[in-house]
Amino acid sequence: MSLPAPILDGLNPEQRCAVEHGAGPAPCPPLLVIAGAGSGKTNTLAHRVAHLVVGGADPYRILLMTFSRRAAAEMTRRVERIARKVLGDRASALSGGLHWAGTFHGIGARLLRDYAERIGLDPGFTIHDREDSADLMNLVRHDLGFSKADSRFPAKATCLSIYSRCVNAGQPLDVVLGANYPWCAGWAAELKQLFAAYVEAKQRHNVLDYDDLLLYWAQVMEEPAFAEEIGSRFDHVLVDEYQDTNALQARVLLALKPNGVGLTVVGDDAQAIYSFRAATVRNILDFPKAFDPPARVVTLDRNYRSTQAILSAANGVIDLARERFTKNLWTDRADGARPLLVSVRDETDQARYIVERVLDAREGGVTLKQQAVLFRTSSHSAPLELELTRRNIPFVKFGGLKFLDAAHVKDMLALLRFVQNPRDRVAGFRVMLLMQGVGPASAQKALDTMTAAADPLGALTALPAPPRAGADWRGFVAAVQELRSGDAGWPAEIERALIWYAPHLDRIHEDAETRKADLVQLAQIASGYPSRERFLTELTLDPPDATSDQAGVPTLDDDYLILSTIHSAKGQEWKQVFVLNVVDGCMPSDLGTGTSAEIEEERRLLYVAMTRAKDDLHLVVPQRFFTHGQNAQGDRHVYAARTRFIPERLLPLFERTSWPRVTPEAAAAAQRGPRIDINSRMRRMWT
DNA sequence: CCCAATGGGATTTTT
DNA sequence: TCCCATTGGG
Repeated sequence: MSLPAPILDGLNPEQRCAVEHGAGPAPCPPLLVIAGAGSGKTNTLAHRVAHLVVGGADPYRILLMTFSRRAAAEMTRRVERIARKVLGDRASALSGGLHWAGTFHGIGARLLRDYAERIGLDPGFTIHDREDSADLMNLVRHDLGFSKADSRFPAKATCLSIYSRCVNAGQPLDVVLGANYPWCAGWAAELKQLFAAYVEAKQRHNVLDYDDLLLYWAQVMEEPAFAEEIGSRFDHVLVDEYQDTNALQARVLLALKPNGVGLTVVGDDAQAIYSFRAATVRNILDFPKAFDPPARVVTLDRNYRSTQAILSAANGVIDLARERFTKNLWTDRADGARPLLVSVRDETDQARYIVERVLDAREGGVTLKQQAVLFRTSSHSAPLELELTRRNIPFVKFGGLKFLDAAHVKDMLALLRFVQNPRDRVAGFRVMLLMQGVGPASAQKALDTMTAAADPLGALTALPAPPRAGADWRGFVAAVQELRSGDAGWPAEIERALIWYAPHLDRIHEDAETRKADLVQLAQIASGYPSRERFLTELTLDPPDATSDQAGVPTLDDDYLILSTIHSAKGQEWKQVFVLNVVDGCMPSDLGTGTSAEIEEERRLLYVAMTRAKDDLHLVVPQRFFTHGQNAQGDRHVYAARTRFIPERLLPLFERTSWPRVTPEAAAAAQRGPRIDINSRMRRMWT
């Protein structure tokens, strides 16, 4: 059985090709789908999965790897909807959604817990996020004496980035240092020593970092018996956003399906924007010839999202790239105005311009949710956030600082993680330092004793309280024991943890009350997970990625404007899109413009931003930037130039305007009439 | 051994 | 501006 004609008829011939590829009883050969922006990629992939399921594939034996869990959830929903249309009640096999859908890291974590015993891993391992990993790196760096004042040893985050790139790109340290961190090349020997110690520390503490989830998985797959066993759990493996995977992920994938049978990967090299994470476009380019016969390639270049005017401009930008592999996008939406290239005086005017246009559009029937503001760097939206708050316009921001980064949330999570895995030193350290009278030395000593003991928690109980932390310490030990016993049950145990934490929160933070609201929200999130372990794992791998001006994310039926980094906007679309700071120094960011490869990635970033727009696109170019690091009265500023990605010869593709529109009459009127000095009146009120 | 104050330095994008 | 490391008083 396959998808019935009415459903397939909704697809264009190329999409249909991708959906129906390999149908029938014979083994399904590998498939690569090159899917341009807005070409119905998600829809096609969903139809393909539905087609497989309807054709008899076991949903429990389909592995779908996406870039984020949000994408995975969206995909499962669509697959379910299509399958239900065809199968009706018989779609109940899918009622639990796709069983194996998630990110590479998430799937890795699940498999590693499954196989933990057999590969010598304590199944109670906890997962360190980026910041925890950096903290551990710092600890080790300190132990090795590399943090001495006279030596400018790389910062903890830099060390971690170097380590991470070695692992993800599968390259030796000196290659990575030479190509990506030339200023650290003199430290090669020390870094090697540091990384060795870091790996040992992770094992002692029973923790894995993000990279380990892939690295351990890849290592397991090196063992033929395991590779065979794990590979044969899945009949079909589908990977979305393949251009943003790295060498390590490709290794895992090819080990799962060495002959490519049952393998489908989808991606677009023009949208590769994650090379800072060691993603390489080689994965997608080399995919076909990794197999014999080579994988089938299907290209989707018809765009269903944007007007031709927007596409022409976006094509113009990407055409100037040094290498191009895919074709230009086309559409039959011939209507629409050229994208606007708007010149404004500074970031304040930029914010005002956007607010005005957003409200105009809403008057015209476009809801806030159908509009988005995109930017290269999270901090670029600060002036806009201010203006939106001032004008009472609700918004939700994706990317940048996260809910989980707030100190009080991390404190709570550290406590839970310490309970889950008493050998997790970073967590233990953080929690212990919350108590008055407990400093680095006492915590160090307690944790050393625990690490050495066979029963860490028993050792903790037996430990004498640090001299100046008597009652606090005993309360802490009691809380840990109670939580560990699991008597309260999940998620009630969050309340128990809060009872211990609340007094510390009150003492440490002035604004304890606002922060408590966050913790209530944390409890809310916790109730969505079946256990402490699942909560911790999935929260680390998939943190809630939005922050908003209100406490918590607004409910679904509220209307709000979307603010997002370009990276977080991947795969999404809006009717009206604004791109902030389309100037050299922001796009490309002047931080990462060392090599031409980095510049090319910045160009693709602008391309990704532009292709999010369906009807209206505004690229805003502030003429003037106030520099940071000065007081509020300071007016040190720099003049910025339009981004180099839109040179003179592309200008005909855009409509150029400036804002505010100042008519000569209005300018003259502003100069006439009486004047008063309100400020001095205000000051006199108090004298 | 703990903690608050002081001074110097850095500063993207995310699983 | 915020984050880190050091320092000196308890």
